Amino acid sequence: MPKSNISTPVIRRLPRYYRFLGELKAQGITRISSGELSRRMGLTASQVRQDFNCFGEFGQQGYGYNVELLQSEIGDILGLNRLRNAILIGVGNLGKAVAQHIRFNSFGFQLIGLFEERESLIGQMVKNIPIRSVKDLDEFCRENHPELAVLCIPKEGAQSITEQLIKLGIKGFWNFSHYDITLNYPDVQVENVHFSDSLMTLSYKLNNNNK
Amino acid sequence: MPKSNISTPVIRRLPRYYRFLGELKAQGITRISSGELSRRMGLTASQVRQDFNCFGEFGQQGYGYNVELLQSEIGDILGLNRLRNAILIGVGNLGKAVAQHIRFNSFGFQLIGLFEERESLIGQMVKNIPIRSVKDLDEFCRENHPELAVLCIPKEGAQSITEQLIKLGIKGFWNFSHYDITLNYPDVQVENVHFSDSLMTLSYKLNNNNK
DNA sequence: TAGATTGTTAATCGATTAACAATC
DNA sequence: TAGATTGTTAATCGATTAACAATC
Repeated sequence: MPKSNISTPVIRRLPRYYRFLGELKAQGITRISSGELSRRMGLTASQVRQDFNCFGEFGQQGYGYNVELLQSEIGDILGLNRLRNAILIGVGNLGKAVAQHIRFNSFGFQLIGLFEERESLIGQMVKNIPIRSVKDLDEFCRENHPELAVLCIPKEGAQSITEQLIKLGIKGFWNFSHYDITLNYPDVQVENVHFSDSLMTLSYKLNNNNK
Repeated sequence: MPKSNISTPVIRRLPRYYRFLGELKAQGITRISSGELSRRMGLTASQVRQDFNCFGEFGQQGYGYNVELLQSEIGDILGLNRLRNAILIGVGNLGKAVAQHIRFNSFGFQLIGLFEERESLIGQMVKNIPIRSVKDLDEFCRENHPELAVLCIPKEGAQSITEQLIKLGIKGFWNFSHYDITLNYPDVQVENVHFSDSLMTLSYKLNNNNK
């Protein structure tokens, strides 16, 4: 039976399952056992079965799992079958690349607004979305009710805009800044993308890969 | 005494310590206790002390830790005081933003080459680095000995170029593609940046934040 | 010296792995 | 039915937290 409180490690593996199952589907594979899936993903069969059983009984004894069905179930669990409105703040190099490069629609979101402080950028179009002034943030949010904010601004400005966005009803942050949202607003959902942390970790690994 | 085998959770916290200590330093704070640092970072004092003691005895009983010294020690552990040559493959939206946006020099690397398959991009300059053809990869690597490759290419091309790069002496990958390097080359150091996984995780959290 | 805080050992907690009965 | 593979419980492993003697 489905558990109510799923641990973080399990949640973080779900997108990977989703991707791998998508590939299997694309390869025309219709069924797979926990053993075979674990082998392909570098996990253990136990872990795979434990993970899935957090959410329900998706397999069949003696058969395994139906690839398409299982992927669709995981997609549902991840909430990919609905679209939540999202806005992006800070359309610099990074913000622009995120807006252009990420297929929000495939991952549960609809990017509906881009906001910038720098006057020179306002009015430009990115992915058919006009860049608006942050001054229009209040009005835009009251009209369109975005639930997600993508923060692509420097740490300095992040504190005040985060507060503003939370007041405007934002429930989740995809945070590319170094401002620590969770520390100050524990009730909001946050996913951090810290490039520099990732790069430093890699530096560490290269220094110690002999061990 | 320093341990030889440090666990992944500890390693992943190091960059965060490094950042927080940098901020404290910037604020003119010269000493800090594990208790105070843990409070600011949302950890426990025990964890902070355990983490640091993996690498040495950096504190002093009754006093705490010297902020500047501790940050510098962690920087050394992360290997930020040396520069390893790095190249970036795939100068599309994302690759260009990474090249322009990331301060490689602050995190242990020197970006020395950009490579592209698409003829139209070759010759362009990004951050004073010319975009080269992937055909010149072999020659460039034999001359410049990069240790890190930043992969900003689609999954399809990643397999073959990864193999090529490993043969050319690349020891680490900063992997923005969905190709699973570790599964196929377990001896190489890899840090994955999977935007879509991160976004899907956030979608999950927004669906279940009531729990 | 007395107070504070570390370094480190022991206890707890949680996640992963192993085992196996249930069942398709 | 026999073989395969799940769902699930129990055992193990590892990471976090608590406790406290050492010491500045």
